[in-house]
Amino acid sequence: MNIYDVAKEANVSVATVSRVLNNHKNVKEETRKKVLDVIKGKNFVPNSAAQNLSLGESKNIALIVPDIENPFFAKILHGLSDQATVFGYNVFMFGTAEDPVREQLILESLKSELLRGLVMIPVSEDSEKTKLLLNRFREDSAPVVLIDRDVRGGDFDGVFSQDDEGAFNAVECLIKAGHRKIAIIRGSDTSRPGYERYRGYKKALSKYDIAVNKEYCPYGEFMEDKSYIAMKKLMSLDNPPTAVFCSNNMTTLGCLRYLKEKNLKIGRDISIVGFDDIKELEYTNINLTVVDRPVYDMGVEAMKLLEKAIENRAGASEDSLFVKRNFVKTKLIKRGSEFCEKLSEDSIKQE
Amino acid sequence: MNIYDVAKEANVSVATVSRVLNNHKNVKEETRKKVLDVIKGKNFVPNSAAQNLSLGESKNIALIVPDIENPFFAKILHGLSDQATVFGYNVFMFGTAEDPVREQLILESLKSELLRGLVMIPVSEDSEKTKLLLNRFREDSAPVVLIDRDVRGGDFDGVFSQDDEGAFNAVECLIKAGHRKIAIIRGSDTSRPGYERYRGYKKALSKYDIAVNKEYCPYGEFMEDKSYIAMKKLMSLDNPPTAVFCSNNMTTLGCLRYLKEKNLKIGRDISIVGFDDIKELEYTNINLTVVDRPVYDMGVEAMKLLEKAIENRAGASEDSLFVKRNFVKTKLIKRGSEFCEKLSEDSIKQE
DNA sequence: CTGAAAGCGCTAACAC
DNA sequence: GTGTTAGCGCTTTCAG
Repeated sequence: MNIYDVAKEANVSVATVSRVLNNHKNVKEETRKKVLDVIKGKNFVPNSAAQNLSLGESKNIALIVPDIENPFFAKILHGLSDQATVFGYNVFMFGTAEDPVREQLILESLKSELLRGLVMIPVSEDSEKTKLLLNRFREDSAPVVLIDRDVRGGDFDGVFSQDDEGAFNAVECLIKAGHRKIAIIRGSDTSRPGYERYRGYKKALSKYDIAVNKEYCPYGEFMEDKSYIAMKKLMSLDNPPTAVFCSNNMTTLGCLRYLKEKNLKIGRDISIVGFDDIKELEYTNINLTVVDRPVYDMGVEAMKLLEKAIENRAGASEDSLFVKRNFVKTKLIKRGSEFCEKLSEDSIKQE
Repeated sequence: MNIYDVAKEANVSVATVSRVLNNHKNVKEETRKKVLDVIKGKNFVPNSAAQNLSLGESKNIALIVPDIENPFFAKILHGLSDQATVFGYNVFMFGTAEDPVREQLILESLKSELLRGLVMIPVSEDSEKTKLLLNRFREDSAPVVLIDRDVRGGDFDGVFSQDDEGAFNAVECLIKAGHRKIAIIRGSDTSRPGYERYRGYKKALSKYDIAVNKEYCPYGEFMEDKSYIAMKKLMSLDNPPTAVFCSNNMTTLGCLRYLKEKNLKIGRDISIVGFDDIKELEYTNINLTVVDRPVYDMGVEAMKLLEKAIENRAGASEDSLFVKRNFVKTKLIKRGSEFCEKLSEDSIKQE
């Protein structure tokens, strides 16, 4: 069943069928009806491969994330997917497992897929190869939109967060709760959220004249295992911190794992503030103060940016003169984990 | 840059280029080299839309899940996606938001996408329309593989769980811990996991001569909100249960929400056993006993089944004579939430 | 082993 | 308003 069969059945030419299919004007209402009847009747659906080939473009986009199972990215996918449906796009899903090589393999294989656009959370900010591949997409008029992480010198559109401000607020909150010995478990310096949140951390300390202690700034790489190890190191210091700022949700989990293992309690032995909420903790004894942000909406916004870029692709409209980088605001949700009994003991000792 | 450009550059015909591209024999090693050089040099990648059109088939499959953000489905996606990469397929991702209408809309739009196959967790078991649409895929030689939930009278290949056995073990574990007043928060009867887990629940009660109390069997529909309400009702009964079996991860969360709200403690006031593990709880005070299963592997297995079905599609090999339904084994992970102090008080009172 | 050419199903000039 | 027809880029007989 193809367009010719429909044409024959309706006693018109393929061109007319095509016009009806694509909602062109210049079709008599009567013949349009006739054609539509046949289409409905025969349950005809146009072959998209043929459409893609003929038009030189598809209605497909791809989303590439570093970790499919991380709830943060699941939320991104959710928002993006919902908005993609609105615009009529289908979404290819890929996971890179935080591996730059895998990322590049995917990008290379995708070259062939006639993608209309690409949304991606890159593994690292510093991969020249990734940048090159992404630029190739752009040149092939498949716009690229980044989420959360950046590509250095890439000038890509993107949806990011006010990472430094979020981190600043988190750390300031700890300081106001009386802490001075505050650690951060950092994400990699080759990612925007990694260094920006560290920047926010330092800014907060600086504001309150607290010196940055390098021992208090280990890397957790946004991974649970590495954050667990980082936490272990922190607590083994001669002078361990009284509070820890966890740079993302996985970091927080690694941190909690250590606490559970050592039977340390938030509020009694230590304070924790996290970046990105962990829904499941809500119903437990862990009342975590976190930096929250509208993650679902970040996915939606990314799709909207992409759609705009696709529209502007051909014509050099004024709109297309700008690199569009949107920064979502964060919000500190205070649930109490910034306080700690031990602190007051400490200060009593010091007096 | 297309196959003609490559042909010209290499001084051969397009047919030869195509042969090289598709690893056909019958190409002199020398000319193959020549062509490959040009391909590498020019960074040529074949246009997949043209391939799809010419071959009448693509390397795309689709995964349709009811809830993108549910970690269970994220794990499925993860496994499926990894295995799809191995086989060279790209995965379209769709979420139905547990809405049969949306499910059907997606299925209808997908008709056009030249999918090689389809993996899906259907919203409901009883939708005739969904069954019809899925059968249409099969007829168009795009095999269908189901995961977790079923389609009544569909005879589709699928990867399911030993739901009743899992539930049986969970409930038996509660009974052995001394409980007699055991509730279940059920999933919908129009889904296999819903009724099978209920069956397992009843089987366990029956084995120990405990009558099924209908008041103890409310529906939570596998949703957090509805499970919260169900839990509230349960605990408002004149004679509330001492233990609750939660039919899935979302059910458990709804249940925990109620407990937290009322300041009820597992182990002191009530016992809970869940179906499907919730990773984030591991580091909290909630040491939940759960029925666990290898979810990632279910995704992998689904992809393998699909690949087999795609291979068998054309030829009526012996293999294609069978409907393949694989049932993953469950495993009870005991962490202590099946016990409850109150129980002993209760029995003391009764003495 | 290689090339010429038909065709996959659709779109979009270009005629009428 | 409608029809004719030339591609889109690739695969695959069929000849040689």
